[in-house]
Amino acid sequence: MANNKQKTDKYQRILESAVKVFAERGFHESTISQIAKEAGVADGTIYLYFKNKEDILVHFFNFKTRQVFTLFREAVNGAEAAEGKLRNLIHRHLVEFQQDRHMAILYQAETHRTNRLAENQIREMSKLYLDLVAEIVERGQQEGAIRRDLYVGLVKRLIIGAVDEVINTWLHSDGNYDLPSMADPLVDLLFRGIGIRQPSSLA
Amino acid sequence: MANNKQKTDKYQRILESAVKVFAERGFHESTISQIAKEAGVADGTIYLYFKNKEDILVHFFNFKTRQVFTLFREAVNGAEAAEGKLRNLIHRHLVEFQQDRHMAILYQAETHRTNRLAENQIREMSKLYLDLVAEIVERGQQEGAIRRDLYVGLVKRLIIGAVDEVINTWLHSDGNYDLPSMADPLVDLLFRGIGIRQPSSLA
Amino acid sequence: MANNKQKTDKYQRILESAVKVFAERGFHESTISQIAKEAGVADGTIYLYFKNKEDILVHFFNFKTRQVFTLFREAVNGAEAAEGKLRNLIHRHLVEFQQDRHMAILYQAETHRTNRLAENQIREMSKLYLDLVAEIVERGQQEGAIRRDLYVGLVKRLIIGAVDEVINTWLHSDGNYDLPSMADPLVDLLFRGIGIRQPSSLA
Amino acid sequence: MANNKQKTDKYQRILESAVKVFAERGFHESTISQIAKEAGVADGTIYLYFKNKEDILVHFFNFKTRQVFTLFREAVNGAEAAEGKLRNLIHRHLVEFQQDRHMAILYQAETHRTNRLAENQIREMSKLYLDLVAEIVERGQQEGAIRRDLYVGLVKRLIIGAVDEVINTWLHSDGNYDLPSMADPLVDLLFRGIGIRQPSSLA
DNA sequence: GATGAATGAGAATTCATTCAT
DNA sequence: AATGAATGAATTCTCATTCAT
Repeated sequence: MANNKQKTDKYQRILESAVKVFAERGFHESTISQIAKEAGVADGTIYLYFKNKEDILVHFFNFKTRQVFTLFREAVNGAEAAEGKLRNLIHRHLVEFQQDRHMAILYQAETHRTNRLAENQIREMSKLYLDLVAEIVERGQQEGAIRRDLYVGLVKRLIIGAVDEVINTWLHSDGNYDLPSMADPLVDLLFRGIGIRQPSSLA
Repeated sequence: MANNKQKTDKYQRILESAVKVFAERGFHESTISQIAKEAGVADGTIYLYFKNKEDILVHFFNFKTRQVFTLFREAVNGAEAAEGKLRNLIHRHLVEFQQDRHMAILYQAETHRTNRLAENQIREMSKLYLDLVAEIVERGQQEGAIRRDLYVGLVKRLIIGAVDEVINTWLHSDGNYDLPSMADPLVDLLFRGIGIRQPSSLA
Repeated sequence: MANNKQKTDKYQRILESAVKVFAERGFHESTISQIAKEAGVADGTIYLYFKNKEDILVHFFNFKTRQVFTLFREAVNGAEAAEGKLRNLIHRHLVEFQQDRHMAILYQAETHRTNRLAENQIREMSKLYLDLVAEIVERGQQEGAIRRDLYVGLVKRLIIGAVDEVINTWLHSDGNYDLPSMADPLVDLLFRGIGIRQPSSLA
Repeated sequence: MANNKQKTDKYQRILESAVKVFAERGFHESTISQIAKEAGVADGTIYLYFKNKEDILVHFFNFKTRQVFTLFREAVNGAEAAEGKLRNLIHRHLVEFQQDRHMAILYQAETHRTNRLAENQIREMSKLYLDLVAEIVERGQQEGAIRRDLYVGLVKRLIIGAVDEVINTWLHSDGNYDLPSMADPLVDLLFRGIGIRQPSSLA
């Protein structure tokens, strides 16, 4: 068991080191040696835990998918109404990505490539997120909080795009302001829009 | 003159071939030989027009920045009111990116990397876009079409993020549906939001 | 220990192969592949032991500087009087350079270039030699064997130049005559000069 | 004729530019483009006057051989006695090499390489010099100024080596002192040697 | 003669992956 | 399991030389 734990430890250490190195330099600019050094193991050891360099990325997205989406699911479940669910989801998203900058960087880079490296894992991850959003929208429509005349596919893109861009801007800014504090104004914008309501139309 | 034209031709040919190859395989997976072959020139010829591999990307962003943003500016100027301006901008954006898929792919990939290759060029390009959006928002606020209680920085991210994600989804979808047709519903979403207006608040 | 020895062996093997190839073809005409082939290793292996091609030359001069100058120092110490010291030094010099023709060729070539490759190492090596000669001259002047009306800097050049040229001529001659046998007549020439003593001046 | 002169002019310009560039950077580090730029002609033009890069060096040594050795011959003829002849030769040598630093650098570099580029030309040049020295020695022996118990081959090396080393030291020194002023003390050293004459032997 | 754009062979160097220890 | 030395394929970039204009 101690052995088993050690094994897992080394796997985790390599995985985290790789993510750190990938985030700092980019996947292709990173070398196995750098990862090995960061993890404090020999180059060859990495191949005992991962098939090859790309496999590390696959494992990373697999691992993070599970871990983060469990949290996202919890966040959505933590509120009854659609707006609360969306607020919780986005807030949790921003919290997690702020906490793990390396993950945020890798996620941004790989989800916006066309010939993705961990294509399957990313597709699955995206699907999970899209499903969460779809669920919220549907719920909101049932409870009368969200318009029924919406193309849901577009709503998803609006939400995901806005959140991604908030994170992207944060990653490229020097002053590290507090990311999760953007959740509330963002949800407000998503629900209310940027336009002024025209009372005349209600007359 | 024929000489001059040929020179320009070869520069253009290499640039376009490079963008094509970069878009198909990613920058680092692309080789100079592939680009040369695609352009129908010798490997060495590329170095007569570009300092090195990365320089091609820099030239590409420089060239496209000028070309595309002239069009974006025209689009914004093509309408009086803020909503029209935004609609025109987004529509033009989607039209241009649909027309040049290679550009769209490169743009998506490079604007979401942290250690960007053509950093300066991308920053400049982003700035131009952000300024256009800021201008629209300001105009909208003056004419009473856009809320005054907005954090403009966040509005920019909402808009840009949504447009980017619409493009990103299109790039990753197989069936190539018509991208510019997303402009209208997207602008509607941005202005009206996803939420239902609550008449009770007007009582 | 066997491991350690092998490591040293490979380093030595590459170094010696490189010197051989450099001597045969010149530094710039030599390729890493030729050196690797000569040493019986893969091209990449060379970079495990040397930073780059020039670094091999630096290591060579560093290594030889130490080894050869220890011998030169011993030779100088092996005689009491200045003439004996000089004879020993030159003899040892010729012996060593005859024994290691590759070294002799590299030394000749690099010490007479203006934009030297292993500049620092060569400067240091030259300094050591010049110091040895200066020491001999000073000693000779004290014991009354060497003229006091000499510009020592010039004496050094006379000696070093003569020795170098003797070696240079040997390197460019086909028939490999015995180099060290030139030591005695050379020292005689250096001490007595080529001119005939004029008794009239003693009258 | 004007045409002919122009041709010669361009030939000369390229030759001198090449020597300058070779001296500054070394033969292999110099490019045809650099030489062409320095000469103010197109790259291709060089191949109208020279077979290839190495051929420039061949022409240089051929040209300089003739030019310089005419001067050396004159210098030797300018004195009656051997010592005067040697003094004149060395003085002229130092004057010429000081005046044309580029030539001096190239000469030093190429005469001390084993796989020389302009081998034949250098051999011829060396032979001419050696013959001059041999002539002086022979003359000196006839007139009773130079010892008869000398191995003339070694005397040549002593003289040439000393002169070369004086030049070499000058080339590698920063402060550009006056080179020809070394001629007199050098000739004195060569004739009288560094040793003190022992009157006892005359008793 | 003169040009200089184009060529493509060739070289240095890197690095993912393997495998003997 | 762990190591890290060794490999060699692959890539970028340079530059002597050619040749159409």
